[in-house]
Amino acid sequence: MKPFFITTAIDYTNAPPHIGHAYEKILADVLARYQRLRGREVFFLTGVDQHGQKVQQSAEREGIPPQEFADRISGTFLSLWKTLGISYDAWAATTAPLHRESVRAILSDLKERDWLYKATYSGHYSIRQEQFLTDKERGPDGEFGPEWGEVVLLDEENWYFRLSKCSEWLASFLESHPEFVSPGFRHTELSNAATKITGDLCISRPKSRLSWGIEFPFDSNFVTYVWFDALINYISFAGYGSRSEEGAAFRRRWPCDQHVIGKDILIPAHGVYWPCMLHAMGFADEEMPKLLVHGFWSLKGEKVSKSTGNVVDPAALAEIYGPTALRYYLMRDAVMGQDADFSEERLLLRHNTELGNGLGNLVNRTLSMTRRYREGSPNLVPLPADLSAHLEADAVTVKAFIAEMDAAQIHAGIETMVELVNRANALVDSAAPWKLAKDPEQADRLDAVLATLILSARTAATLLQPVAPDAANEILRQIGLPAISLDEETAIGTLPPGYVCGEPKPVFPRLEMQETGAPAA
RNA sequence: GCCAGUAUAGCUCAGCGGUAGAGUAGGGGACUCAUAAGCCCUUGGUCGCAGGUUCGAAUCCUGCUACUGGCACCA
Repeated sequence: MKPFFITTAIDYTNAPPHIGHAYEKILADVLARYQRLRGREVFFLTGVDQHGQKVQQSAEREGIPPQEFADRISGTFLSLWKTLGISYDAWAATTAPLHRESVRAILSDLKERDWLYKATYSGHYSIRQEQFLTDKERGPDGEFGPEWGEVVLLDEENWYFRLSKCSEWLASFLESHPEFVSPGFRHTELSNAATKITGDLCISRPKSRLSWGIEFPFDSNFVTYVWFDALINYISFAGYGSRSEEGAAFRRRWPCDQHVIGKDILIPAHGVYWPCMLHAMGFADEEMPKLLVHGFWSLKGEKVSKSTGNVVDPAALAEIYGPTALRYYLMRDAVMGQDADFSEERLLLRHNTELGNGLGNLVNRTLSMTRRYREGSPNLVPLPADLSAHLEADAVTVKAFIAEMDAAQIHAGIETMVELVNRANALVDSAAPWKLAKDPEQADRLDAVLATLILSARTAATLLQPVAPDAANEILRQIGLPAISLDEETAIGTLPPGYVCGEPKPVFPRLEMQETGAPAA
């Protein structure tokens, strides 16, 4: 089976990460870890977009080379991914020589096959902002405002990609491949919008205006502009065009199973430019990747923006509440594709009720009773009907979990885990081991109940593993059993001979509200 | 302007033609293995508004309102 290939958007190294960056990487990480749990080989690619005008300008302001500036910001991302446990297999930094050569080779190839041409654009140009202005920048009076400074009419040569040549192909591709974008409503949105995107795509900037980019191989006066540089990371870092082993690896990996992206870069970048670029490069329709589009996080109903200062710092949250609580909350509270509202109250609520009171307490009480009544080692006895029915229900839950996770419905997958935990906690109370322990005639029943609870707790920890790997592994360590296997028909299993459980220790200590330093709204 | 979507209990959401649901928060109870956790019971909604179709509508249709997103426009 081909490896599961998943990517995230690469983040722009002009400013440090915010909660949205963290959400997207955690989302991709959970899906990657889930696939590994299923026994599938995974190639998880994430990274940073280091080129561009803003990086160049920010570096100039500080009087340092752009690479140094980009590397410093990249470091804040790398450090956050480490804290959050993002298990990527490859790191795409767009200033890497490998990527540069890949972009240049693709440009040369496209030019040779007449997909690129040079043309002159004339328009209004702001000298202060160093950019062409469109009608969007005109004020209500039809004039360009004072924020643009001196505006002149300017002619400029640039390289263009024949996007218009793809419009018919794209329309029919979208029509015949409704699975290209999920959730479905985003695909509809793209299909409706794609027909309105006309004209060719300008893919260069003259070096006189922008030097911080990848130079054109056949025209050294120009560098590659944004999307033609950034989008190619998805294949360049996966081995595309390589003559070494990586080239073979690419042919196994491609097409990408999930480009995880935010709703802001679906149209036109990933929904129009990217498939058209791949089409031009010669990829067949069956070799097109799939897009998974997530929503945004708001804060108290307000759009998160630097100008209003309501930025949530994921590094601070991870520091205060820990990566487990943060990962769990972000995955639990956001419905795939929908926007969600961030609140620390809900973060604490989800952690303390579902993880602490639910799963954590189940593990704690189960191990505690096993040690108290059986010195950690229940006798292996056949399970009576009610208890085998309980484990059978767990197996059904696991199947439901698999269905939800395969559909990238992480919030729903987590919910099935919670249901399993609730059922186990109810069993503790109905079976009342503390009563069984007082009655020697109920010794077998007590053994069977403890074994059932241990197996249920182990299954719950397994289902939690993609979302909260550290916590799940700690639970499994305390239980003293490995995760169940999700690769074939689910087996809930039995206790192995000689089984002894470990010592319980709260895995999800109750969290209290802390001062995060975030501005009050 | 065009195209989508959302509006259901204080909060987060499910239901999508057949007597309003879950979790959480609030109230009560029995228990004691456990992270003052867990279990059982329970309060709480004229399902955005107005019409229509139907024996019957959160559920289908039309209009309206509010909010969200995309595209186009912004002369």
